[in-house]
Amino acid sequence: MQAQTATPTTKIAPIAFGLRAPMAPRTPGRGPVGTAMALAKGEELFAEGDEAEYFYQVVSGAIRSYKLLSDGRRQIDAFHLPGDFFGLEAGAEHRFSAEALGNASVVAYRRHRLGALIEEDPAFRDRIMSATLRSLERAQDHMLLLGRKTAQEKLASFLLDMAQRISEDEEHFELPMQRSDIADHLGLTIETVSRTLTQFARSGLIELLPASRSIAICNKMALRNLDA
Amino acid sequence: MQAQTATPTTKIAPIAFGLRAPMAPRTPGRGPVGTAMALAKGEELFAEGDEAEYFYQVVSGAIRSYKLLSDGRRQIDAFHLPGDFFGLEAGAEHRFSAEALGNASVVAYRRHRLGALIEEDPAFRDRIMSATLRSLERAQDHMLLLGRKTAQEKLASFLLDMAQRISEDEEHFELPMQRSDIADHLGLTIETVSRTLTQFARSGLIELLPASRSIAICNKMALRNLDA
DNA sequence: CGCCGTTTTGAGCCTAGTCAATGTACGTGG
DNA sequence: CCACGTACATTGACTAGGCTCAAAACGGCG
Repeated sequence: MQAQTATPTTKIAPIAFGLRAPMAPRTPGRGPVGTAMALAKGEELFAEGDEAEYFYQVVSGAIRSYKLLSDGRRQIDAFHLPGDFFGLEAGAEHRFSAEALGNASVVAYRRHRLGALIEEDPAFRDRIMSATLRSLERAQDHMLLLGRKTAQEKLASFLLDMAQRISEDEEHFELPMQRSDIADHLGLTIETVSRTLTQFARSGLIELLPASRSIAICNKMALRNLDA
Repeated sequence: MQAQTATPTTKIAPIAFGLRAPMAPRTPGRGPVGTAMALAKGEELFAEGDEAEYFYQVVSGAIRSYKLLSDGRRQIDAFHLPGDFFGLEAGAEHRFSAEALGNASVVAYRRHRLGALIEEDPAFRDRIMSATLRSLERAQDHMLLLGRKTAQEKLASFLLDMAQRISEDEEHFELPMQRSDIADHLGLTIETVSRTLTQFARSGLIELLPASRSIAICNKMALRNLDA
């Protein structure tokens, strides 16, 4: 929107960061020194504890990032969709693991170049900063969901959120993840997810095609009410 | 630590942000244009939906930040202790409410000055960025707790975390919040918090003085094991 | 066609929630 | 000084929402 032309540092007050930046994903291989990568279904980008050498931006497909407890219980803290940044850490190690949900592509940025990128390109810095703040906001909303919502409310929130993020008309869309991913994201079991979805379908709130990754939202109002 | 003297923009590569910054709270009224504020017990700093004119750093005491559902269910997403930043938003509005747990004091920074502060003072920028990333990490850990841990595990995590954050010897400390705050932080009820703590006490894991805000950790190992 | 990964459905159980009462600390005013 | 009120914490009895275990249905694909 504003001038992307230079003449930067002190005068121009480059759109106080904290404003929502546009976030168009860059074409792979271009932009401030990112490297394009293609990922196969289920492929792991990094694991918890790995050295955080890169951070990433999704170009196509979807990524799940998650943590595990010692006995295998899993919490998926976010699904990352095109445009989203993820994997940027305060410390030296990744604090969660990341895998492609299906085939996907991302741009990888070297973390140690971050300081330089930020000096060179205030717009990039603002994008990173607001992306980070937005992740934090999403995390905060999600804590409310995990700590205080019922199974029905969790699924209503989830469906509305996905509709908004991946559907053009916000009514019909294809879920990029399977039931167990949804369960591990919402703090439920796969059985409860399944049962609740069928229950929604029976009540006419949504339509589940038998193929069953596709969702049609029939009664958005009712879902909103459920969402509390 | 490093030069606070100028000569900035392009050359100096000011400690690749993402490194843990020292975070000593500034003396009120000083630092990059912060304003000191004293808060009485229970006093509200801002509410969800308020215009995000300021963001804050705790100097003394403790702050709870939380969200509410329409029917009053509450999720406390964090307790902020001395040194912590909070209340910085990507959008124009605060996305959660914040109140003092007891008497407390904070430094308020004008959000619209943030852009300028960041230009002027790379060290300040790095502190803000790593504080934000650290909040995100805490939020991610907390999502795992909320979504996948049992009541016992939640309380074990909580006690170990508080011990580390507020106790010098990591064994004896006074909780700055009441049971209902703990419950709303861990996604439990006050009764479950109470029952689980007495159960810990009976098993000799902790000691609860009858005055009862004070905790002594007797068997840290056992708590760690419980924590999963 | 038959296998395999995934989803759905069913039956029973358990953890944590609900409702209710009692206990304890503390401050205020008679 | 003590009676009372208020706020917070503990304990108990019962309930229920979501989990576990188990089996069946479905769809894609070799």
